[in-house]
Amino acid sequence: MKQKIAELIEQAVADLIAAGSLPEGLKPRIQIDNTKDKSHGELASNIAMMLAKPARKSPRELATLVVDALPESQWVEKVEIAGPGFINFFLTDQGGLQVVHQIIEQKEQFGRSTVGAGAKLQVEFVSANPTGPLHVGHGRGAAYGETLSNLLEAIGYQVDREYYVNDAGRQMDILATSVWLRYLQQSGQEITFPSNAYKGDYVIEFADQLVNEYSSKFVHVAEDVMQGICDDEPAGGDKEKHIDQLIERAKKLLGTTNYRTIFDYGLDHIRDDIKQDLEEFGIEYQGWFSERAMMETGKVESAIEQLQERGFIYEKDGALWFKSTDFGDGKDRVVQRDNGQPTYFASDIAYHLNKFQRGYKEVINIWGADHHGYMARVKAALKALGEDPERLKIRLVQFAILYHGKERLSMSTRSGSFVTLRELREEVGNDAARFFYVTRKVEQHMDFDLELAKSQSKDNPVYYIQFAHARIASVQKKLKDEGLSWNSDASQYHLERLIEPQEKALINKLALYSETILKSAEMGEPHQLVNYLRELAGIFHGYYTEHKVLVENQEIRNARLTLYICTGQIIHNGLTLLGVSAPDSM
RNA sequence: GCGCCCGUAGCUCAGCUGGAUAGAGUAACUGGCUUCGAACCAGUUGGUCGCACGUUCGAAUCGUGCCGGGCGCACCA
Repeated sequence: MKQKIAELIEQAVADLIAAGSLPEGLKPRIQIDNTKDKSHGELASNIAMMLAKPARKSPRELATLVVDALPESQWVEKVEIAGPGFINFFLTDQGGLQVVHQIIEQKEQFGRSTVGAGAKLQVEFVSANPTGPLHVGHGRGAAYGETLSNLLEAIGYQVDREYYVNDAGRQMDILATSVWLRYLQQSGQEITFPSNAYKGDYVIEFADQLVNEYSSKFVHVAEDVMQGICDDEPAGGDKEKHIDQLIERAKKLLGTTNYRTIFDYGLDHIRDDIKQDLEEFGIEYQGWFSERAMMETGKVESAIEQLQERGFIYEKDGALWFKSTDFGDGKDRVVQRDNGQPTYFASDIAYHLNKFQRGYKEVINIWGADHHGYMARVKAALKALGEDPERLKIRLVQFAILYHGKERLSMSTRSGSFVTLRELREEVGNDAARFFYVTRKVEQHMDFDLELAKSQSKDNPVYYIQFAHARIASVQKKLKDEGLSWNSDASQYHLERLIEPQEKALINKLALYSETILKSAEMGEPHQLVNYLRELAGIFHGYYTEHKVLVENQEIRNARLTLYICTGQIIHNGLTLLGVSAPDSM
């Protein structure tokens, strides 16, 4: 509809120029806004104010000219000039009612579009290290990534969701060693658990299972394990050195095969647990990309070599450095340590190069806010490799700060004292959790009070929207119970009987659904859809209490039922994109 | 010190890429179920949009500088 109005204005301006009323060469950007206040009509344009200066006329005078030159249209009831020079458009009922027919015809498909033209996109999200279960901080990235993917699919893109599994590197070694040390403790060895190891209960569970499954196969006496290891931090030593030496000791005493067994035991269980957790949260990935597998095929070395061939690698202090400062990064970065090991950053370069080579139109990364320092260097590397860094879109998700009443909770995986995503889901339910996470825009820091989420779960806005859907379903059930039915013949809707202000408001809101989806998807802002649904539900609830649907008059009844069905359909469609259920009863 | 994000009602947050009188939820108060589900509705109270300049017809929105909060600035992942 905005498009149609814009065309009318364009035509009017062109005619005025041709008639000499306006100077040549004006190329206005025509802007049409939805009005906030219905006394201003449905749509408004600021064109007269925009052109006032170049045309050397007052805005109101100009507005009069434009309005007089507007072609007739079946969609426009009347046009008014208001305020400093706004042109307000009041639409005909016929224009607004179109949407009702479209919703009934298209059902679940309504609101979807093809602007993406089937282009392939990749969205990578969560990608938490498999060193422990997901906590509530990861939940935000999970809910956001999935919802964004849904929205992008809704506007016609083909989306691959991917999880990058950091299953190589020091953190994983620390995990494997943690499991082994717990295993030794369970086997009766006197060992002080390192301050820097993973202390979560799940590590002890793995140890128990290993004892059951492998008995004493991996046991070494405490003296052999601890001999010559430097002091841990509580004893006045260095905790990093302490754990590193223990890792080396584990590898040496266990040998490659046994070490790998323990390593994989932890990795596989945690990865499977994460996978299941996310599936229960309504998220299914198209790909789980293993860093270790990538390294084993030599892609990391190859990426470094490519940078080398292009002359962006130099050696200093025995390490290999990438000249990222040539591409706008703040300092050069090490890609290979002096001990010959590639850095995490090197893996990242190889991984992103690999993504780019898979033919995506755009690659979208959803990162925690703590990773923002990596944006510059990853883009620098892609540029150095001859790729267009603009194809990489990075969205930073701010942390959710957890409170238990007034008390602020820690979210460290290492300390083991975190609230898991699974616990949250069990406490507040998947629907409320999914909804709550995307209610605020991602750049916004979020306070998450668990106490509130639990005790006031009935006040959660998700129920407000779901309730509207349930009410609609309930009315339809009642209709059937009374032996009546909705006449689905379009010629019998009797939409002309919809004359109440709430009915007009509802139709108006329904007409905005499609553009809300488009905007939410393109801007990556699911919260816009959330706000829309809340407003829609609000208008509906007001309407519901004010006017009965199941009235005697058949025509009015059928008209209102039609509107109800449309509203229910839109709530269903919207909630589905958010990964939230639309129940018929609650 | 440098970089990114954020300061809007007592609290949690919107504000549709610069528009008309800055809005919801929550909390407080008032009223509404013999009527399709009261997890609801109607109303009242509540604001120096962090501060100061600037850009223009017009700024919560854009620019600069301060103030305050969060997060980064490794041969860690």
